[in-house]
Amino acid sequence: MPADWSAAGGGRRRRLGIMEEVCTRWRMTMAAVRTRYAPSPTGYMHLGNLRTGLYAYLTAKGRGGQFILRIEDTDQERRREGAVQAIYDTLARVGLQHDEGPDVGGRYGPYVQSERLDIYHRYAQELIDRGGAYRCFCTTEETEAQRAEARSRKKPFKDERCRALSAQEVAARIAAGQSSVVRQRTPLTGTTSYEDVVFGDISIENAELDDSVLLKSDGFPTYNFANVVDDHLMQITHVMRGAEYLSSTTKYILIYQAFGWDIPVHVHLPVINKTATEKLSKRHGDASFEDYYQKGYLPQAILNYVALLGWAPGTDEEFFTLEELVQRFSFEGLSKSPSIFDPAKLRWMNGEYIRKLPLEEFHRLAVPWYPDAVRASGVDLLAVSRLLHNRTAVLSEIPEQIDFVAALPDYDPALYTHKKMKTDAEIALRSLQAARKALGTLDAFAQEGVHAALEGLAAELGLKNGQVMYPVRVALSGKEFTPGGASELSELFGRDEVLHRIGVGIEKLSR
RNA sequence: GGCCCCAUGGUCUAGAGGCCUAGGACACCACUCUUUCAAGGUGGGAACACGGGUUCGAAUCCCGUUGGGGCCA
Repeated sequence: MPADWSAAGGGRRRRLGIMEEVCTRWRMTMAAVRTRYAPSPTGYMHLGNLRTGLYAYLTAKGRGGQFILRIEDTDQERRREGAVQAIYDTLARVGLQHDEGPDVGGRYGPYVQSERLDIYHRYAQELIDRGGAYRCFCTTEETEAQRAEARSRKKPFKDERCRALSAQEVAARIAAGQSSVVRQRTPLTGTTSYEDVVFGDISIENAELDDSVLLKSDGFPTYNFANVVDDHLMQITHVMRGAEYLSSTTKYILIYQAFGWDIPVHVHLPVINKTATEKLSKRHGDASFEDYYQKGYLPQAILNYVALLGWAPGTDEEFFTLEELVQRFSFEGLSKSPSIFDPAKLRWMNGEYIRKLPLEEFHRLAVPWYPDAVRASGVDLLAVSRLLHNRTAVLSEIPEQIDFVAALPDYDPALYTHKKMKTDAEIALRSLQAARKALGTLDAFAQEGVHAALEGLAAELGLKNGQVMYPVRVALSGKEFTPGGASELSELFGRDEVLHRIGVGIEKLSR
């Protein structure tokens, strides 16, 4: 029994019939697994979408299969300039490399739906011929009227008039130039069901189904049609998408059946919400990969976090490389209930990733975030990075942490009074004056030396270490909190700057 | 409104009838380390939605209720 068999076929959450198990097994062993990621080029990549792509990738790669990228641009109004490029960029950044797609080609292209219109037209006609669809000539008003009527009877919408049109009449109307859409002809009786890997058996009464549009009058297919045709033609074995399609999928099943096509394995993924009542919205701009990337989150951290929303490895581990996810991912760990995206945990995880980076690597990522003035100031930037390394959870927070480095900001001398440090203006002044003297005669300005000198000073003055260190640090930074303390900042600045800044502090306290 | 689905701390989750006095992580709080802040260490509060069954035994299986989500409008 192959390792992936239990994962794909026999999850504890599903109860498969024996025939289905056999079918599934046949697919697993005889046909290569193929999954697709099919985003719409609407601008940003929503983290929920990214996760769907990730799971599709993991499903394919965990079984030695192919991962396909398909651009679903049938909704031309939602199309945004540059969105396709953004999709390529994001996939590249997180390492989800596709085997087939618009940019890399493949045997099942084109991989952009707007380039496949003739294919949809052909299959729409075939579906009509097979009785799975019909042409509808109703105007918007007529459709609305029928819809309202159906609604008043608490029935789903099935266009009874156009359903009844004879082939001759249809031909005549087309010849007369009348515009039409193609609608799915959903059965009036019976039940349609399918087995979802995550949710189990999904059944719906055919009488409850609407006759939805498959091909619009402008010649573009709807998602409802294009996804079925493409998934079949591209030989997708595992259809993975958001759980919002759970109930519509029954209609897709009917289309597969009408064509006589094999039904792929369906894996519906629980949605990711922003709060208990709000969905993750692209409009807020707070939930897209691009936004987090720009804010200084590491792609691998984002991917790792997102992998754990709706999937659990079954152990307490939570850090995984993409390669490890490929090894570990299984359908069994998928949950059914929707999850809420937690920015705080992502932030923590990003911090963990940053801390685990070698210093040099962190430095390379951090420097672009340094204010120009810091870069031009002549301070040892690597030393700055060393101070910042485990104090940075998100790269965009770097500038405010080192805003005192290039130039001492003006500050309120009240800072010198600090209860926990047991300092007040008087003690601070005494400490600064003594520090100026001691540091002025110090030979080397390395951190350890400065630290020892200040420590000795405290003992000499009969003060606690903090009563000397804290005022010096405030004098050097003008801030209450800084990355590193008095001795670290002293080494960073060097004697002249240190003595100058301490002088400013003394002056402030002497006023 | 009809249909489909879901339900463990604030959040992500572990849990496959006895291993559960319900485990881990984030967040929060306290203490600790300490030249501030972080990071680290230690500890703490915090959950099986409710009601019925089934069973010797239920977070786990079944039914209902409530709540939430989705689809179709």
